[in-house]
Amino acid sequence: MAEAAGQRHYGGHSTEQRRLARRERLIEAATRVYGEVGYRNATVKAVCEAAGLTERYFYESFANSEALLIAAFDVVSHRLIDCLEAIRKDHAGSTDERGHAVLRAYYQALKDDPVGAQLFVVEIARVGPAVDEVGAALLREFGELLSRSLAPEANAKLKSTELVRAGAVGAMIQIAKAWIRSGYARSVDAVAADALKICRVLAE
Amino acid sequence: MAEAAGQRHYGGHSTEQRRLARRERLIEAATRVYGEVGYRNATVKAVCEAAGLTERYFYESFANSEALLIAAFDVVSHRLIDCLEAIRKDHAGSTDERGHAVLRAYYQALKDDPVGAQLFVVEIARVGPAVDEVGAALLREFGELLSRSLAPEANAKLKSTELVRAGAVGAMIQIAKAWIRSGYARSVDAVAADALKICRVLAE
DNA sequence: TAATTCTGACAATAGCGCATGTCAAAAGAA
DNA sequence: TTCTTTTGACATGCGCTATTGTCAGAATTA
Repeated sequence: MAEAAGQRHYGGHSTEQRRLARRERLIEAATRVYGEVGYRNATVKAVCEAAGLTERYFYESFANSEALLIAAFDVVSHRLIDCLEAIRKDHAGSTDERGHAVLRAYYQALKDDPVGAQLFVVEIARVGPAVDEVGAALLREFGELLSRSLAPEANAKLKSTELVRAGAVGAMIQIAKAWIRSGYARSVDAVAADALKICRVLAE
Repeated sequence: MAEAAGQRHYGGHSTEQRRLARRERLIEAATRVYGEVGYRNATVKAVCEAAGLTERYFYESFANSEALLIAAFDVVSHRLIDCLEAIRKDHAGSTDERGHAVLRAYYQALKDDPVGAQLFVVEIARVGPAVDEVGAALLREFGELLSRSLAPEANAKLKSTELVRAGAVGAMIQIAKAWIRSGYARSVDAVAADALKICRVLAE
């Protein structure tokens, strides 16, 4: 019984490589579909079609549609965080300028990718407790990033309390929601400046 | 054909009075059920049972379950706003003290009524575009209330921009979420003080 | 070429919840 | 009392979606 087999290369890729490729295609399609029609209206079928795959491959990589949402959210948000972190690290100016640069990059990213923004800012809140955990953890990361951006000394211990940081992140996101709702009426710089007014509290 | 009739008093109440009474029972039951199991998991059936009514009476007063959520949200939130507005109006101290008093009342209310808080703070975001409109309008009211509370002159023109007010409200709510998630770990005063740090931006 | 593994299209099942309909019994009116 | 309105319990239809299963054909290996 040749069992350990089950391995065959297709298109030059192993079974696992093919599975991961399909997984990525699903995640990519999911961010698009969720951002467009909303998570609650998106069916598994629709996501699979958008990915050019059938439902069978969905259940190959994800237990259910919530798991896919979490995965997609994770990918999108960490891509964003990494980008902001790079900006923070490389910025040479004053803390205030640095804070503005990071916030500006955040809002610019939302404007550049409205679909991802919709997913990141709006849809994620729509799901349920399981996702709230993921979301809360991410917001903490965001808060720490903001705090580092605005703290006078880069490596100093974080000064503000957890709740204040949470508040700053909440403000940032609520501003994003209002801005998105307005159809991106004001300029990125103006929005970032307003957000900075609030986030300066982290510098004290 | 005696048609204009259809009116008969039961228990000393007219048809319309009875209908309104049922409507209120449904709203009251809905705040409870939605707050407990979450809007998405709450079925029409469950709400009706909690109200001691059958589904028929649900559709007598509401087109669908979203309409009930909106109605419930409206009742709960305006009850809260009215309360905060009264505190703001009657407060004699400095603007800073007044701001603290209003915020304190807000968080105290959430702590006193965890079920309503869950509905007000968390569940409302879970629904969909139609409700977002209602939510956004209410958040604006909240922002104006906050702005009035913290503005040096009571009747002065609102100074901060719409986005900054939105941010302040977002911060207030995000702080509430984090606080609720922590199981109300810190004292109401401490939470209000943290929120005030951020909301002071409205006073400038 | 022959055998095996992988793939995509589609069918079938099962479950859930909304919305509406039926019906007998209770409550008031005449 | 007799008739009408209202009520509550229950049932039914309907649509929608997740999830599993089937199967023939394409791709790859030996």
